[in-house]
Amino acid sequence: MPELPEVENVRRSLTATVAGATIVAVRLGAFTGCIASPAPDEFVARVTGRRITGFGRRGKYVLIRLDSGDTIAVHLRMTGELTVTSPEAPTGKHHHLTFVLDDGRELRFSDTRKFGRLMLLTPDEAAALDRSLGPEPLDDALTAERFAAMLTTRARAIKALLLDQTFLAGIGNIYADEALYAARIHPLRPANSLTPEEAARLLEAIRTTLASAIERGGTTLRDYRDGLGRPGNNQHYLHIYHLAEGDPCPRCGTPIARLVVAQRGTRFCPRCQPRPRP
DNA sequence: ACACTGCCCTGCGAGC
DNA sequence: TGCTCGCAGGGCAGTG
Repeated sequence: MPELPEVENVRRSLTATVAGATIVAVRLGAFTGCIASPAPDEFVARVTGRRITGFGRRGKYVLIRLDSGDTIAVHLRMTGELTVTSPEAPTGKHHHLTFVLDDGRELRFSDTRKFGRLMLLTPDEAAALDRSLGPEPLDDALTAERFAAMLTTRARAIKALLLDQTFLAGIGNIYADEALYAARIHPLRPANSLTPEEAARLLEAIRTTLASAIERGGTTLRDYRDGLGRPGNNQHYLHIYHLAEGDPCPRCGTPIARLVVAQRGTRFCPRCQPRPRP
């Protein structure tokens, strides 16, 4: 499931190989619903002939910048893939959209579960998307003091808050569990119950977890591939997300527990991450 | 502000 | 071997 580190690797791999290319044609598959907005014919018309000036990322969105000033925002959700290929590369049955590039290569969007979406945004719309998301966890502007202050007004379970993209952008289920485990904080702790020290520890854990996952190419549990079709390596370095209920905690050997927080399966160590005080 | 449900969708593994 | 069934999950709309 592409979260911030995976999307960042897609961005980097495409920047290195596709930036500067011109989209000479757009081909749609049967599932045109992958284009969230505008209507598919307008999407095609406004994208065709445009040069890709670069690739950005905001939270879990890949941002394809066009020389028209428009931005294609791509959300991969669970199984979406954005990969550059030769035109001869076989087309899978879950392949929904192709940007044909001026050098003959193709930038393809595929998505097994059809949850992923593309949006073509004007500069104003792109700014609105940016404002709708919380801060970037790796941005230096997000200091420990500011993060702690953000928590003090929130009574929700800390894990639910970490998954809320309007609070903090880019964290999904994998890295929420990993960061809380690293920071030794129980996922159900009310956010405003964290001490400033715990908040600082959590932010540091989030950053370390995300940064190392980026350096390892992201986490490939099943589907994730970068812009060149390469899987990541971080799945070999997970501490808790991949464990089953009852498996020993890698730190203390206590059986790992499981619960559901914000509709998401959640693993934690009952000893390392003690329950919230009543 | 927050919790909860249901929806979108497919592949996979468990159980029979 | 082949079937059914439940689960997985990000975001969003709708309800309370």
